[in-house]
Amino acid sequence: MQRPQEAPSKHEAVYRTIRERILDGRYGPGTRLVLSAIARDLEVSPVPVREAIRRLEAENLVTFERNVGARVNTLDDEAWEQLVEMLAVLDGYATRRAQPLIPAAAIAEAQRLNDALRRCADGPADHDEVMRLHRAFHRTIYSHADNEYLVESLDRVWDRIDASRVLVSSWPARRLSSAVDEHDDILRNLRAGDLEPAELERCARQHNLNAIIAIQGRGRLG
Amino acid sequence: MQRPQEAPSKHEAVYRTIRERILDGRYGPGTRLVLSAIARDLEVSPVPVREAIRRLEAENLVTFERNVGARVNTLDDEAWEQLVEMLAVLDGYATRRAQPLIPAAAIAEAQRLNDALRRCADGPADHDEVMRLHRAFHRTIYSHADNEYLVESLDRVWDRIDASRVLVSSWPARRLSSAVDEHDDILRNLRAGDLEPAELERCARQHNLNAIIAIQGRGRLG
DNA sequence: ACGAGGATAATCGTATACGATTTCCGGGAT
DNA sequence: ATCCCGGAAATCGTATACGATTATCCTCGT
Repeated sequence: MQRPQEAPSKHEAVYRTIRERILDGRYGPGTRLVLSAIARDLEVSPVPVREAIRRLEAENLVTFERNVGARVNTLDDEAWEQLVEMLAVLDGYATRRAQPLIPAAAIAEAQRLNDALRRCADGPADHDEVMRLHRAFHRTIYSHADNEYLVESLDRVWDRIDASRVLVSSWPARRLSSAVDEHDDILRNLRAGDLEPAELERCARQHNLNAIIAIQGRGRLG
Repeated sequence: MQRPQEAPSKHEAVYRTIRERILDGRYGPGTRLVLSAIARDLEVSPVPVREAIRRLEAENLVTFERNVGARVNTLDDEAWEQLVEMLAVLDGYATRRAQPLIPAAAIAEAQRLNDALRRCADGPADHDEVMRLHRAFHRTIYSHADNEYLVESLDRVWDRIDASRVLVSSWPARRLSSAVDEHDDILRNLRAGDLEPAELERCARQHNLNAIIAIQGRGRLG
């Protein structure tokens, strides 16, 4: 049988809609998500909305308080730092594991993204674009690590960072151009393939940790 | 006002009950979770049960198929390997970060757990007990890493491994005694504190990767 | 005996209804 | 003017109801 439309269930549609709105900032951190209001807005009953929000809760994108309701999570400085530290560990390892597998075309694509990022550094500040390019750069690499669960975890961490809308917008001006240089470095090492795997991992990890250091000025991580 | 009982919501109670049953094996891998049956069993309506299962789905403990229902996830060999690889990366880093923070009492507790594990290795096989002790050993250490999100992620990975009921039961006989020795090694390094942090991390990571190598005999990880 | 087709049962998906809890706001006492 | 209290409005939590989809099994034709 030809599946007629493969209509997603309503709860799935609601889930995707809300999630998208959180990630792109329409529902910013702290926004209250009122079940009945969303249900009216999306023209469904409150039941599938509740299911959608439960899933978002389990992904740490929203917090649901009993008899009070859901709101989009806000990351304080400490939580943000911990999240990026986690990102550094996973991305570093994924980069290491991707090295022997990544095709030349993907490295070229990453180079293209980094070049676009460099042009951003010169031109006027466009945080959303920088965010998009930076995330895309890393994903182009780590997606070639042969571990689905690792890749998925990285995607989720990035989702939370996107939702918090904080990473790039609080970078000191010169952090971006340093980051671009570090990216070039990583690409060079990926291409050459003559570096110790452990050293490549250390290099990628440190690049991510630098994002914390740039903001906090503290050096306790490493 | 004194909160009378702080009764958890039904959906929360259902969530905890199902989760517990999955983790301790009463709902083994592949078990179908029928909404109405669970609702009858726990004496609630199907609505809170659906919410509970959505959360479990988002935690990767169950898979929910449209118009078909939920079943407890089964890990094939590849997924299991990827999960343990992830565990190795996170646990290794968490151990490194715990080293300067962990109190002597916690190290002593971990030693006690490892000694109990050694006694298991001599006596008759009791997989559940070995599993419990092994997980407790690692948690005693990594819980002192100063990164809540990292610790939570490790707990979740262990939950999935517990639910899959596969780690210890398929270890070759002598793997356990090697693991016990490696644990001693980690504790020694934690106490001494004279090892390079990076070296401690490598050591803890390798210990976890050895669990994969022991089962698969392949050496592609490292 | 075996496979195709259809009736029947089991189960899911969502809407609606309503009681329970919390939040908000205004009036009265100090 | 300020604080406390009570009631109304908003919102959540869960039960029930029922149509939609899928699975099961029996019957019939070959």
